Parts: sequence; C-alpha cells; structure tokens
Amino acid sequence: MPWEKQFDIDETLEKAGETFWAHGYEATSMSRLLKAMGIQKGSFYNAFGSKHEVYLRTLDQYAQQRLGELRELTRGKAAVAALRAHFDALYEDCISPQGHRGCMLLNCALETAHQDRQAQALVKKGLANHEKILHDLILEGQKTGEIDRNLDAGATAKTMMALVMGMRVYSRSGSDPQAVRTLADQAIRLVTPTDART
Amino acid sequence: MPWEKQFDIDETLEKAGETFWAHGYEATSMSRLLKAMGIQKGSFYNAFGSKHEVYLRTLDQYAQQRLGELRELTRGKAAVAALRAHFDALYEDCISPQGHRGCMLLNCALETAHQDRQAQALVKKGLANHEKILHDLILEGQKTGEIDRNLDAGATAKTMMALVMGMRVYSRSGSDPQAVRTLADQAIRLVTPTDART
DNA sequence: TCCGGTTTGTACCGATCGGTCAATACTCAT
DNA sequence: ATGAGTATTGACCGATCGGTACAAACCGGA
Repeated sequence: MPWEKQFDIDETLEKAGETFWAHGYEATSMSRLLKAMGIQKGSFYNAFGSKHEVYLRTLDQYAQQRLGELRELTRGKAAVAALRAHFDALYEDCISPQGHRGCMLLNCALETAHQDRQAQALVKKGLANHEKILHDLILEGQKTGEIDRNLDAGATAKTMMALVMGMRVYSRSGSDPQAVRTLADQAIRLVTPTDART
Repeated sequence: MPWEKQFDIDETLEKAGETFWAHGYEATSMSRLLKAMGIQKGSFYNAFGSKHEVYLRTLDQYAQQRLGELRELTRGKAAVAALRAHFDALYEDCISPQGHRGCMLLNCALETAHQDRQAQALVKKGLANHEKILHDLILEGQKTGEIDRNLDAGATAKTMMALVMGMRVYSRSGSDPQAVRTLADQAIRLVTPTDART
C-alpha cells in the first residue's frame, strides 16, 4: 500500500454533513463544501465520487448518529422518564445556538426528498426508526402500567412525531422558545394521566 | 399610457408560485421559472426586479390565499365542525396528486427562511395567522360548551399546528396515507370529550 | 535507487447561473 | 403623422456551477 490518505474520511464527511445540514443541498456549492471539508477537488472526487453521493452518505451518517444518541438517552429509563428525557433533550437542542439547523432529515424531507428517491428512502427509514422507538416506549409503559392501556400507542407515537416536527419547524423559523417548550410539554401530557396534570 | 403589459401580472405570479412551491427556491432556475411563467427574461426583470423578489411575492400570495380558503371553509360552522372540516380538507389535500408539494410556507421555513429574513417574516406571520384561527375556534368552542373548558386553548392550538406540520411532512416524504389520516384524527380527538371516543 | 501505485493540487471543461442592456415593437397623445 | 414613453426581445455578461484530466508529489517494496 503505497500511500495512505492524507485526511480522515469520516472526519471529512462529518464536516460535509454539517454544511449540508446548515445550508441544505442546493445552497451548498462545491467550493463551499470543499472549503468546509478542507480538501481539494481532486481528493474529493477520488474519494467520494460526487456531491450527491456525499450528501446521501452524510444523511445516512446523521440518521445513524441521531438514532444512537436516542437509544443511549433512553436506555435503562422507565418509559415516561425516557420520553421526558427525549423531549427535554430535543428542547435544549432546539433552543441551543446551533438549533437553527433543525433536523437534517426534516430539512431534507421538505427540500430534497420529493425529487430524490434515494434521499427519500433514507428520510422514510429515519423517521420510521424514530417513530418505532417512541412506539416501543409507549408500549412498554403500558405494560408496566405507567401509561393508560386504553391509549392507542401507534397513533400516540405518530402524534409525538408530529410534535417533534412542530418543535423543529417552530425553532427553525425563529419562533419564541416558549412555543417549542409548549410542544414538548404537550408530548409528555399525551402519556400522563389526566388527573395528574396541574 | 403608451402600451399595456402583454401578460397578466397576477396570473404570471401564480405560475411562478407553483414552480417555487413544487421545487423550492434554489432548485428553481431562471430558465425553468421563465418557461413556467411564459415570459422572456427582459419582461421578467422589467416587471419584477429579481428572482428573490418574485419569490417573496409568491410566498405572500400563497399565504393570503390559504388564509382566505381557511376562513371560507370554517365560516359559519360550529367550532368542532369547523376544525373537522379543516383537517378533513387538509387530509384530502395531502393525499391528492399535488399533495407532494406540501405546504409552501413549511417548505420555505425549512429550506430558505433561516438565511432569508424577509422570507422568515412571511413564514412566521403565516404560521401565526393559521394558529390564531385554530386558537379562536377552540376558544369559541369552549364558550359554547362544545369543548372542555379545562383545556389549554393556546397549547392545544399549537399542538394542532404541529399535527398539521406532521401531516405535511409525512405526505411529502411519501408515507402511507394512513399515517396522515391518523394525525388528522388525533387533531379532532384533542377537542373531543374522552368518553365520546370509540 | 528506482519502480508501481495512489493521492493530491490545479488547470481546465462545457453548461448554466442570475442578471444587464441596447435595439426593436408597440400604443397613445398630440 | 409623429414623437414620447413603455414593453418586449434576445444577445450578451462575468461568475460560478459540478465535474474531469493530468502531472507532480508521495510512499512502500524491491
């Protein structure tokens, strides 16, 4: 093996991902992308093939990372506590300085996915994974009796997904953090007995 | 007045709006835009000034139209019936052949708004208008007793907005119509007494 | 030390980007 | 009929688009 790469593939993909995340696909030009990645054109095309290919890889990488973080966050917690942790973390992320980037999967869903089948597949899978985690948590909570067994777990999980999306949209469009907080609270109320509410 | 325009401004803006709506801002090139509008470059710049200006105008036009349709749809109906009509219409729109275009305001919110203050202002105003209509309907329902008076009207309106966003995202990312239907149903359940549910 | 194979930097590609402009087509008031 | 003044046209602009080609730089093995 005559010569090893002068840059770390994953690290470089990470930088690319952040750029796509912040600016979207179309608004990220090659020059901007290369500057962010810190490599030259030749290296880029040699290592990755095309802008679009890199986009898909960063999208996939993003989905995997978020999925991992979510699993980590909820591991070992009781259902409602796990959901609470999830929505609290999401709220913090939304109001943080980088919160304006929103969720890369959602950005992609609305900007790119409808005319890019491969991106659409990644988005669908990412959303489905997220929804399944929420669904499983609700089912588990119902099994232990934490959560009302009459609740439609599937529909509630979808509603929670909608609330997640709402939080992302409100925060990305520059709304009052209070609006985002309200949605997070509403998500928890969905799985909290009515008589326990303040 | 020496010569009148050979094309109808509003009609042409309409066509431009549909193109931006379907493809987003960045992915809509001038050539594509001009072809859709059916005019030449010179006429375009003479009449409108710039691509960006046209984008803002179509965005505003879209928001006004949707607001009008929404007011029309709910006029004279009782609160819950009005909400039902709203979410039913939204569902139909989502699963219709053009449903993949989603909501132009949301598309803009995630693609453009975070780096375009003027677009962001339009999005914020559009979302606020929509939310206010839902909010007012809920308040009215509570006044007449249709809707539980203990419900937090503001939070519920925001939740409904999130459900709207969820419906748009799910449908634009190519999901099963059933997912969209579920979210619409959940919206109505928010303002329906628990014991009246099936 | 030189060779084989790989990576890297950069010049360059045609296409297209959003936008300008001068010439032309046109209508109306005089 | 003519001149004022606007609308339209299409050639043209420099910049930038994503992508390619290729020579120089580099390394490990012989």
